[in-house]
Amino acid sequence: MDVEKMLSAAKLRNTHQRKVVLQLLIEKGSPLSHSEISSILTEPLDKVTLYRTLQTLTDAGIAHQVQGLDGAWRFCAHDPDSEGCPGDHPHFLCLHCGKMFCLTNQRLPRIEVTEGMSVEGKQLVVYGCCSECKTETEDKLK
Amino acid sequence: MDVEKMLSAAKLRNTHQRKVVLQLLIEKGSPLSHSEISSILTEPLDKVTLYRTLQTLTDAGIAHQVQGLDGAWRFCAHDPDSEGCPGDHPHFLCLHCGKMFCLTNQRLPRIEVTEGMSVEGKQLVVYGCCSECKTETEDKLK
DNA sequence: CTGTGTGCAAACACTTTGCAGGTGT
DNA sequence: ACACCTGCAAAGTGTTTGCACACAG
Repeated sequence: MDVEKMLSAAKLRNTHQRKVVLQLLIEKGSPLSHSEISSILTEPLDKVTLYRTLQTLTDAGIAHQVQGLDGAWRFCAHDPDSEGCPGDHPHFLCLHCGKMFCLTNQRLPRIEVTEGMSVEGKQLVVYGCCSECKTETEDKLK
Repeated sequence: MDVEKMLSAAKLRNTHQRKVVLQLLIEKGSPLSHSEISSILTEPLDKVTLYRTLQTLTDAGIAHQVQGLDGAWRFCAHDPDSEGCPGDHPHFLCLHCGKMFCLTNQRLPRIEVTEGMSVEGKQLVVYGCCSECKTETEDKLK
Protein backbone atom coordinates (compact mmCIF):
# COMPACT_ATOMS: atom_id res chain seq x y z
CA MET A 1 0.00 0.00 0.00
CA ASP A 2 1.39 3.41 -0.78
CA VAL A 3 1.95 6.17 1.69
CA GLU A 4 -0.97 8.36 0.67
CA LYS A 5 -3.45 5.54 0.90
CA MET A 6 -2.15 4.56 4.30
CA LEU A 7 -2.64 8.08 5.61
CA SER A 8 -6.10 8.38 4.12
CA ALA A 9 -7.08 4.98 5.46
CA ALA A 10 -6.06 6.17 8.91
CA LYS A 11 -8.16 9.31 8.42
CA LEU A 12 -5.12 11.56 8.50
CA ARG A 13 -4.41 14.52 6.28
CA ASN A 14 -1.95 13.94 3.48
CA THR A 15 0.62 16.53 4.39
CA HIS A 16 4.05 16.58 2.85
CA GLN A 17 5.83 16.06 6.17
CA ARG A 18 3.80 13.01 7.09
CA LYS A 19 4.37 11.41 3.73
CA VAL A 20 8.12 11.94 3.98
CA VAL A 21 8.38 10.50 7.48
CA LEU A 22 6.12 7.55 6.81
CA GLN A 23 7.93 6.80 3.56
CA LEU A 24 11.24 6.77 5.38
CA LEU A 25 9.99 4.46 8.11
CA ILE A 26 8.64 2.03 5.53
CA GLU A 27 11.82 2.07 3.47
CA LYS A 28 14.06 1.43 6.42
CA GLY A 29 11.83 -1.23 7.91
CA SER A 30 13.55 -1.02 11.28
CA PRO A 31 12.65 1.23 14.21
CA LEU A 32 14.24 4.66 14.01
CA SER A 33 14.69 7.24 16.73
CA HIS A 34 13.94 10.96 16.38
CA SER A 35 17.58 11.79 15.93
CA GLU A 36 18.13 9.06 13.38
CA ILE A 37 15.17 10.26 11.36
CA SER A 38 16.21 13.88 11.31
CA SER A 39 19.77 13.02 10.38
CA ILE A 40 18.67 10.78 7.52
CA LEU A 41 16.18 13.23 6.05
CA THR A 42 17.69 15.40 3.38
CA GLU A 43 15.16 18.18 3.66
CA PRO A 44 14.83 20.04 6.97
CA LEU A 45 11.95 19.07 9.23
CA ASP A 46 11.21 20.95 12.40
CA LYS A 47 11.87 18.75 15.41
CA VAL A 48 8.58 19.67 17.01
CA THR A 49 6.73 18.63 13.88
CA LEU A 50 8.63 15.38 13.90
CA TYR A 51 7.61 14.67 17.47
CA ARG A 52 3.99 15.38 16.67
CA THR A 53 4.04 13.48 13.40
CA LEU A 54 5.43 10.35 15.01
CA GLN A 55 2.92 10.62 17.81
CA THR A 56 0.11 11.00 15.29
CA LEU A 57 1.23 8.01 13.26
CA THR A 58 1.48 5.89 16.39
CA ASP A 59 -1.94 6.95 17.65
CA ALA A 60 -3.39 6.17 14.26
CA GLY A 61 -1.94 2.67 14.42
CA ILE A 62 0.25 3.08 11.35
CA ALA A 63 3.42 2.89 13.41
CA HIS A 64 4.48 1.33 16.67
CA GLN A 65 7.03 2.59 19.14
CA VAL A 66 9.59 0.82 21.26
CA GLN A 67 12.04 2.14 23.72
CA GLY A 68 15.70 1.29 23.57
CA LEU A 69 17.78 0.90 26.70
CA ASP A 70 19.26 4.28 25.89
CA GLY A 71 15.90 5.84 26.65
CA ALA A 72 15.19 6.91 23.10
CA TRP A 73 11.91 5.96 21.49
CA ARG A 74 12.13 4.30 18.10
CA PHE A 75 9.31 4.25 15.64
CA CYS A 76 8.57 1.67 13.00
CA ALA A 77 5.90 1.74 10.33
CA HIS A 78 3.49 -1.11 10.52
CA ASP A 79 2.51 -2.70 7.27
CA PRO A 80 -1.30 -2.58 7.22
CA ASP A 81 -1.47 -5.65 5.01
CA SER A 82 0.31 -7.93 7.47
CA GLU A 83 -1.61 -9.81 10.13
CA GLY A 84 -0.91 -9.62 13.86
CA CYS A 85 -1.04 -6.64 16.15
CA PRO A 86 1.57 -3.95 15.59
CA GLY A 87 4.69 -4.27 17.61
CA ASP A 88 3.87 -7.74 18.92
CA HIS A 89 7.37 -9.05 18.41
CA PRO A 90 10.71 -8.76 20.20
CA HIS A 91 13.12 -5.99 19.23
CA PHE A 92 16.86 -6.25 19.09
CA LEU A 93 18.98 -3.27 20.06
CA CYS A 94 22.66 -3.06 19.18
CA LEU A 95 24.50 -1.39 22.04
CA HIS A 96 27.39 -0.49 19.74
CA CYS A 97 25.76 1.26 16.81
CA GLY A 98 22.39 1.91 18.45
CA LYS A 99 20.46 0.38 15.58
CA MET A 100 17.29 -1.51 16.34
CA PHE A 101 15.77 -4.47 14.52
CA CYS A 102 12.33 -6.02 14.59
CA LEU A 103 12.43 -9.75 15.21
CA THR A 104 9.24 -10.29 13.30
CA ASN A 105 9.67 -14.04 13.03
CA GLN A 106 8.28 -14.57 16.52
CA ARG A 107 5.50 -13.36 18.79
CA LEU A 108 5.85 -12.09 22.31
CA PRO A 109 5.31 -14.76 24.96
CA ARG A 110 2.29 -14.90 27.16
CA ILE A 111 3.09 -13.52 30.61
CA GLU A 112 1.37 -14.63 33.77
CA VAL A 113 0.66 -11.58 35.88
CA THR A 114 -0.44 -11.42 39.46
CA GLU A 115 -4.16 -11.85 40.12
CA GLY A 116 -6.03 -8.60 39.62
CA MET A 117 -3.70 -6.95 37.15
CA SER A 118 -4.93 -6.31 33.64
CA VAL A 119 -2.51 -6.34 30.74
CA GLU A 120 -2.78 -3.76 27.98
CA GLY A 121 0.43 -4.54 26.16
CA LYS A 122 4.03 -5.58 26.49
CA GLN A 123 7.39 -4.91 24.98
CA LEU A 124 10.50 -7.02 24.88
CA VAL A 125 13.91 -5.62 24.03
CA VAL A 126 16.88 -7.88 23.50
CA TYR A 127 20.21 -6.11 23.46
CA GLY A 128 23.70 -7.01 22.46
CA CYS A 129 25.85 -6.66 19.38
CA CYS A 130 24.51 -6.86 15.86
CA SER A 131 26.20 -8.88 13.15
CA GLU A 132 27.54 -5.80 11.40
CA CYS A 133 29.26 -4.42 14.49
CA LYS A 134 30.53 -7.85 15.40
CA THR A 135 32.19 -8.27 12.02
CA GLU A 136 33.74 -4.85 12.33
CA THR A 137 35.19 -5.60 15.74
CA GLU A 138 36.59 -8.90 14.55
CA ASP A 139 38.11 -7.24 11.51
CA LYS A 140 39.95 -4.77 13.70
CA LEU A 141 41.49 -7.56 15.72
CA LYS A 142 43.03 -9.11 12.65
CA MET B 1 22.20 -10.02 54.40
CA ASP B 2 22.36 -6.54 55.82
CA VAL B 3 23.10 -3.41 53.88
CA GLU B 4 26.64 -2.86 55.13
CA LYS B 5 27.69 -6.38 54.31
CA MET B 6 26.20 -6.09 50.83
CA LEU B 7 28.17 -2.95 50.14
CA SER B 8 31.38 -4.41 51.49
CA ALA B 9 30.87 -7.60 49.52
CA ALA B 10 30.56 -5.48 46.39
CA LYS B 11 33.78 -3.68 47.32
CA LEU B 12 31.99 -0.37 47.79
CA ARG B 13 32.54 2.16 50.53
CA ASN B 14 29.99 2.17 53.30
CA THR B 15 28.76 5.72 53.00
CA HIS B 16 25.63 6.91 54.69
CA GLN B 17 23.90 7.80 51.42
CA ARG B 18 24.48 4.41 49.88
CA LYS B 19 23.18 2.62 52.92
CA VAL B 20 20.02 4.71 52.96
CA VAL B 21 19.27 4.19 49.26
CA LEU B 22 20.04 0.49 49.29
CA GLN B 23 18.00 0.00 52.44
CA LEU B 24 15.04 1.70 50.81
CA LEU B 25 15.27 -0.39 47.65
CA ILE B 26 15.38 -3.58 49.69
CA GLU B 27 12.46 -2.57 51.89
CA LYS B 28 10.25 -1.66 48.95
CA GLY B 29 11.17 -4.69 46.92
CA SER B 30 9.81 -3.18 43.72
CA PRO B 31 11.67 -1.05 41.19
CA LEU B 32 11.68 2.64 42.07
CA SER B 33 12.46 5.60 39.88
CA HIS B 34 14.71 8.52 40.84
CA SER B 35 11.75 10.73 41.61
CA GLU B 36 10.00 8.07 43.67
CA ILE B 37 13.12 7.53 45.73
CA SER B 38 13.73 11.16 46.46
CA SER B 39 10.10 11.75 47.39
CA ILE B 40 10.05 8.78 49.76
CA LEU B 41 13.30 9.62 51.53
CA THR B 42 12.77 11.72 54.64
CA GLU B 43 16.24 13.15 54.73
CA PRO B 44 17.44 15.27 51.82
CA LEU B 45 19.71 13.59 49.31
CA ASP B 46 21.30 15.52 46.50
CA LYS B 47 19.84 14.43 43.17
CA VAL B 48 23.25 14.13 41.58
CA THR B 49 24.40 11.88 44.38
CA LEU B 50 21.30 9.78 43.87
CA TYR B 51 22.05 9.36 40.18
CA ARG B 52 25.59 8.34 40.91
CA THR B 53 24.65 6.08 43.78
CA LEU B 54 22.11 4.18 41.70
CA GLN B 55 24.60 3.86 38.87
CA THR B 56 27.20 2.56 41.27
CA LEU B 57 24.85 0.01 42.80
CA THR B 58 23.85 -1.20 39.35
CA ASP B 59 27.43 -1.47 38.14
CA ALA B 60 28.31 -3.40 41.26
CA GLY B 61 25.52 -5.86 40.55
CA ILE B 62 23.62 -5.14 43.76
CA ALA B 63 20.73 -3.60 41.86
CA HIS B 64 19.22 -3.97 38.43
CA GLN B 65 17.53 -1.34 36.33
CA VAL B 66 14.53 -1.46 34.05
CA GLN B 67 12.96 1.19 31.96
CA GLY B 68 9.28 1.95 32.10
CA LEU B 69 7.35 3.03 29.04
CA ASP B 70 7.43 6.52 30.50
CA GLY B 71 11.17 6.56 29.89
CA ALA B 72 12.11 6.64 33.55
CA TRP B 73 14.62 4.13 34.82
CA ARG B 74 13.60 2.15 37.88
CA PHE B 75 16.06 0.50 40.17
CA CYS B 76 15.55 -2.58 42.28
CA ALA B 77 17.91 -4.12 44.80
CA HIS B 78 18.90 -7.63 44.00
CA ASP B 79 19.00 -10.05 46.90
CA PRO B 80 22.49 -11.56 46.74
CA ASP B 81 21.26 -14.75 48.43
CA SER B 82 18.75 -15.56 45.70
CA GLU B 83 19.72 -17.58 42.68
CA GLY B 84 19.30 -16.48 39.04
CA CYS B 85 20.79 -13.49 37.33
CA PRO B 86 19.54 -10.08 38.46
CA GLY B 87 16.62 -8.71 36.55
CA ASP B 88 15.96 -11.89 34.62
CA HIS B 89 12.20 -11.66 35.05
CA PRO B 90 9.38 -9.68 33.45
CA HIS B 91 8.36 -6.36 35.00
CA PHE B 92 4.84 -5.04 35.23
CA LEU B 93 4.24 -1.31 34.88
CA CYS B 94 0.98 0.29 35.92
CA LEU B 95 0.12 3.05 33.48
CA HIS B 96 -2.18 4.69 36.01
CA CYS B 97 -0.09 5.03 39.14
CA GLY B 98 3.31 4.45 37.51
CA LYS B 99 4.29 1.77 40.00
CA MET B 100 6.38 -1.11 38.79
CA PHE B 101 6.42 -4.69 40.02
CA CYS B 102 8.87 -7.53 39.52
CA LEU B 103 7.21 -10.70 38.27
CA THR B 104 9.80 -12.87 39.92
CA ASN B 105 7.80 -16.04 39.56
CA GLN B 106 8.97 -16.50 35.98
CA ARG B 107 12.05 -16.22 33.84
CA LEU B 108 12.42 -14.34 30.60
CA PRO B 109 11.88 -16.47 27.51
CA ARG B 110 14.65 -17.50 25.21
CA ILE B 111 14.63 -15.34 22.09
CA GLU B 112 15.85 -16.51 18.71
CA VAL B 113 17.88 -13.75 17.14
CA THR B 114 19.08 -13.43 13.60
CA GLU B 115 22.28 -15.29 12.73
CA GLY B 116 25.33 -13.29 13.73
CA MET B 117 23.83 -11.26 16.55
CA SER B 118 25.09 -11.83 20.06
CA VAL B 119 22.76 -11.32 22.99
CA GLU B 120 23.99 -9.65 26.15
CA GLY B 121 20.68 -9.26 27.91
CA LYS B 122 17.01 -8.58 27.55
CA GLN B 123 14.19 -6.84 29.29
CA LEU B 124 10.47 -7.42 29.15
CA VAL B 125 7.96 -4.87 30.35
CA VAL B 126 4.29 -5.71 30.61
CA TYR B 127 2.05 -2.72 31.08
CA GLY B 128 -1.54 -2.20 32.05
CA CYS B 129 -3.46 -1.51 35.22
CA CYS B 130 -2.45 -2.86 38.61
CA SER B 131 -4.97 -4.42 40.99
CA GLU B 132 -4.93 -1.41 43.30
CA CYS B 133 -5.77 1.09 40.56
CA LYS B 134 -8.34 -1.27 39.10
CA THR B 135 -10.17 -1.50 42.41
CA GLU B 136 -10.08 2.25 42.77
CA THR B 137 -11.55 2.80 39.33
CA GLU B 138 -14.27 0.27 39.96
CA ASP B 139 -15.10 1.87 43.28
CA LYS B 140 -15.58 5.24 41.64
CA LEU B 141 -18.07 3.81 39.18
CA LYS B 142 -20.26 2.54 41.98
C1' DC C 1 46.94 10.59 54.75
C1' DT C 2 45.00 9.45 50.26
C1' DG C 3 41.65 8.64 47.17
C1' DT C 4 36.89 8.24 46.67
C1' DG C 5 32.21 10.26 47.49
C1' DT C 6 29.20 14.22 48.12
C1' DG C 7 26.87 18.56 47.31
C1' DC C 8 26.33 22.66 44.75
C1' DA C 9 26.16 25.25 40.38
C1' DA C 10 25.91 25.26 35.82
C1' DA C 11 25.73 23.17 31.42
C1' DC C 12 23.30 20.05 28.48
C1' DA C 13 19.90 17.29 26.06
C1' DC C 14 15.40 16.07 25.29
C1' DT C 15 10.49 16.99 25.15
C1' DT C 16 6.36 19.82 25.57
C1' DT C 17 3.52 24.05 25.16
C1' DG C 18 1.67 28.43 23.03
C1' DC C 19 0.77 30.86 19.25
C1' DA C 20 0.71 32.98 14.50
C1' DG C 21 0.64 31.85 9.93
C1' DG C 22 0.14 28.16 6.24
C1' DT C 23 -2.19 24.16 4.08
C1' DG C 24 -5.41 20.21 3.05
C1' DT C 25 -10.12 19.02 2.23
C1' DA D 1 -13.98 28.67 4.61
C1' DC D 2 -12.68 26.05 8.32
C1' DA D 3 -10.20 23.13 10.88
C1' DC D 4 -6.09 21.08 11.25
C1' DC D 5 -0.95 21.21 10.67
C1' DT D 6 3.56 23.38 10.78
C1' DG D 7 7.42 26.09 12.37
C1' DC D 8 9.45 29.11 15.60
C1' DA D 9 10.32 30.60 20.35
C1' DA D 10 10.31 29.63 24.91
C1' DA D 11 9.46 27.01 28.89
C1' DG D 12 9.84 22.68 31.33
C1' DT D 13 11.99 18.39 32.78
C1' DG D 14 15.45 15.08 33.42
C1' DT D 15 20.41 14.04 33.31
C1' DT D 16 25.39 14.99 33.16
C1' DT D 17 29.75 17.55 34.14
C1' DG D 18 33.23 20.28 36.88
C1' DC D 19 35.00 21.40 41.02
C1' DA D 20 35.92 22.22 46.06
C1' DC D 21 35.21 20.17 50.34
C1' DA D 22 34.16 16.01 53.36
C1' DC D 23 34.73 11.47 54.70
C1' DA D 24 35.86 6.24 54.69
C1' DG D 25 39.45 3.16 54.91
